[in-house]
Amino acid sequence: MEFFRFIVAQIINCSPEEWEGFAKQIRVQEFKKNVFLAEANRVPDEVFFIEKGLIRVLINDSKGTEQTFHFATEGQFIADYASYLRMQPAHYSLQALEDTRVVVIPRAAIDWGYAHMKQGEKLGRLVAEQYFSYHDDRIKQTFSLTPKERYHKIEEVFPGILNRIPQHMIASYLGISSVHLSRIKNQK
Amino acid sequence: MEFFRFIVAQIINCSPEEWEGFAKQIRVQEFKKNVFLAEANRVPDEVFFIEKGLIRVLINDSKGTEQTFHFATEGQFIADYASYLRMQPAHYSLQALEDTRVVVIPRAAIDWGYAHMKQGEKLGRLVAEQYFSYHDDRIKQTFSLTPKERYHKIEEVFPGILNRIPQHMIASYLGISSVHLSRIKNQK
DNA sequence: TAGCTTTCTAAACATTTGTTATCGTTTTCA
DNA sequence: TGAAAACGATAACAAATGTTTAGAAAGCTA
Repeated sequence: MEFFRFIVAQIINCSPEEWEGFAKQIRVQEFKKNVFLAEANRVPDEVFFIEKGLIRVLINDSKGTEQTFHFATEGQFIADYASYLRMQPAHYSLQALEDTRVVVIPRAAIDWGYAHMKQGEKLGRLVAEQYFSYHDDRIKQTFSLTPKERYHKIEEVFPGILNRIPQHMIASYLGISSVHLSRIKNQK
Repeated sequence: MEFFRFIVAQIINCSPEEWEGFAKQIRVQEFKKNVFLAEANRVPDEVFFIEKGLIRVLINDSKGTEQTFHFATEGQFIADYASYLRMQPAHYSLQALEDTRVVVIPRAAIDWGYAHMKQGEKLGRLVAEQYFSYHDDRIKQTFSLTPKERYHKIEEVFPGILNRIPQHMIASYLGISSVHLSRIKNQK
């Protein structure tokens, strides 16, 4: 939990009393490799903070194929946040790709933070802004770069990812087939 | 300005005194059709709220071609928000596609709101969350739908848009060529 | 109104990307 | 440890999408 405390302290001022009240409502949980932290079609009621490990966010397309939507690693928050906000059934599932330790932050804790922590709203704002900016970059890249160019930039966004996960997940993250990714890699 | 006041009041509680202090720092501005409200490569220092009209957000890809990234209409906030947040040169330009009236909200006003309005941070959070959710839907659709399916859903996101703007802008918003969009339309 | 520009469609052809199948290698796990 | 599964590369072919060009209709402007 110290890592999480450290990150929060980097974003906002949070008194020991505030932290104590908040920390009572959250918990640490471990997930083995390949286990799902959250599944599509359920209303998400918590946000995760990754202390260790690697999570992928996946969605089933209209043909029923699993598409990798996103990766998240140490120090990041992760959830089907849009569905969380709207209190609607999730479209995404979250899966641990390695043994992973997360802080589980239930909705009640988040709402408590907004109501009782001086900079709670600010924390929420900054996290949303950061997450938004990531998404914005993502869309921007799909507009302005070819799959090949995107592949060569992926390490900038997720350092070390190429050695941590299988290629077909990279391919679907890039929006292409794994065969095509294989081709791209061998084009020099 | 009343429309803007009305929308803000729908999102947060804002006392007359707070509004007065805030309103002093913002202004209304009109832009003729085809005029640019903001240009790429400049650090954005304001956010716009659209009271009337239609704005497109565009980006130049690596070949120098204009790509339509986004549309925004009455009642929405618009900016190259990621660049605004990072105080970095914008990647997007904003262009009025019709005669448009906006409320110009400078960075100073926004920061003033965070510092002096009780629910200022909350407003910022909710706007960021909303904008994030829109982006999330957008990426989700590009993953799970074909261009044809996306075309048929565009009116859900931007009601009436198909009759307001030329087809090549729709095409680049969908990520396809205008010729291909023409094909799709005539497939029944 | 006349002329110029933009817009949309269409056809032909080129390029990109997907699909399927195969094969050798690596990883997993019972 | 050994069998099964997953993985990555490759080839052949198919489908989707882009590019170029042309022409007719619509819109804009002097």
